[in-house]
Amino acid sequence: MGTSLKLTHTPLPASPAPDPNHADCRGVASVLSRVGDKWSVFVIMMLGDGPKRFNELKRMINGISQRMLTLTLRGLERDGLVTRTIFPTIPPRVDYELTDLGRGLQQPVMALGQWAIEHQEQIAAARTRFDERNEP
Amino acid sequence: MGTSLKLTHTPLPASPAPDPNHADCRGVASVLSRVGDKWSVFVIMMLGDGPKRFNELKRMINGISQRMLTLTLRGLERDGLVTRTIFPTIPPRVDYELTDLGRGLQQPVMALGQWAIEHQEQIAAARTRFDERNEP
DNA sequence: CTGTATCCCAAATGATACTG
DNA sequence: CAGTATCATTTGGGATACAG
Repeated sequence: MGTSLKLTHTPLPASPAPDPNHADCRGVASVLSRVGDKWSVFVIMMLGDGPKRFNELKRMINGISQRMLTLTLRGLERDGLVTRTIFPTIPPRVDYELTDLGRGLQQPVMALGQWAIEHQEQIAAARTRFDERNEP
Repeated sequence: MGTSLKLTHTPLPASPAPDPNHADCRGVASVLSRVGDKWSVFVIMMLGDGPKRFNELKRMINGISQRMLTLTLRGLERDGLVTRTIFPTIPPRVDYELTDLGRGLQQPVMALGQWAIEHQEQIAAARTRFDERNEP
């Protein structure tokens, strides 16, 4: 045989690293995607200190459209994180409130928010550096 | 638009006009939106136990496309959460590794993941109930 | 192996108008 | 007040194909 052309057959990392959470991925993903939805998180935050009405939330969350607030609330309600209570008055009144489940989620979400607040400058700086390095 | 791989400028729609009481909303939102990106979270998880190569990650994260993995890694790198190390071998080898900042983010993210795992059944049940109630 | 460049479709969101 | 309906636009993301 002639000279082998195989120069550096990169040493493949031996073990494919076990994937412990494989089965849970989907369920986790669905929850994370809800958290990732920026509006959902804000709503959960806003509901932290008691029930709120529709327009109350709309005013508190600056920039959200009526449509998005409705959709967000429906999603949270569907997931059992928020309850919707209708008062058949005129004009109508609807209160949204965190369920126990919702209040439970609030904890890890706020931890994340806390981290975000504490490190946003560091991240912003990293972005600037990266952009400068990559876009002369 | 078929977004090229060009690193776009902060694609974060970030909520406009901050609420006086929540001046940090923008920064928080930008971090949360990264966490919300399902791929980013998985990558951060996968990098938890040491550096990984590109295709290694691709294999571990089932369902991600090459394009999305590249974009996700670029985003994480830009935010200073992940480092990218090129080994000029043939064939080329690139390692991705969490930075200290990235490891810090991993904690709250995993807390969230833990919550998600613990409550996914409850949420799934709530969804079923909601759907049954609203779609005869 | 590790990417980049394109094309293209589906989903997310905003704007606006209308309703009980 | 608290939505629903509709339209227009943007964005996300998969599927190639190609390159260093």
